[in-house]
Amino acid sequence: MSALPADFYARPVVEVARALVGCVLRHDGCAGAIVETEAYHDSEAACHAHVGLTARTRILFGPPARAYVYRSYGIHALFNAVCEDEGVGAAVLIRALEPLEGLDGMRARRGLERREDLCSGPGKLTQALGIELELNGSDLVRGPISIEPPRADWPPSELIEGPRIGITKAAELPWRFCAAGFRSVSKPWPPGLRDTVAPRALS
DNA sequence: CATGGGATTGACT
DNA sequence: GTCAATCCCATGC
Repeated sequence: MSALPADFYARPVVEVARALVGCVLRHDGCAGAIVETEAYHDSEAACHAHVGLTARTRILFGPPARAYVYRSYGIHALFNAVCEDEGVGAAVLIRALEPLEGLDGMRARRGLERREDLCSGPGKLTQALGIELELNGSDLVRGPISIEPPRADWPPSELIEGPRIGITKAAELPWRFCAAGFRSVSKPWPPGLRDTVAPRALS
């Protein structure tokens, strides 16, 4: 399966955040279906790009379809897909995956066994897939990280929206999007994730 | 150049 | 429920 084209990312970031749920994130022999995203835009204070153009935010303000990877709390690498036109600072944070391929590699890198613990958080999935800071600015169309359209067996799944997690500024915006029924969504789960659809997993 | 704050996680009470 | 780990980077002196 080939990567999503750059045009996919060159539109309003909230629209891309919704569309990325169900798509497949792939790196270094490992892949997972995206089950949770968040949108960030320079117009609101929770976005790193809100401070304007700096050394850190130049990737966010650059062309779409690039990786924005940064260090969080000194420990974790968080992966985002840069969106909208060049000159706009916007990105989608990938917060959780349903593991699909390379689970043994994920287990080795995470030091854990349980499938639902491998990629159930933004710092966990980068560790599982081996995504580090050196991939900041890399091209999502050419690789080495790629995002592909949903697999044929991806189930039609309700999208649950809610406020973003772990932020203090602009916390009221409902820019978190989760696929209903997947246990790999990070905690806390939004209301309805457990109830709407029975928990399930892809093979 | 010093400081402080995170888009988190896992271990522990 | 609480809390520490640990580092990049924006800000201010």
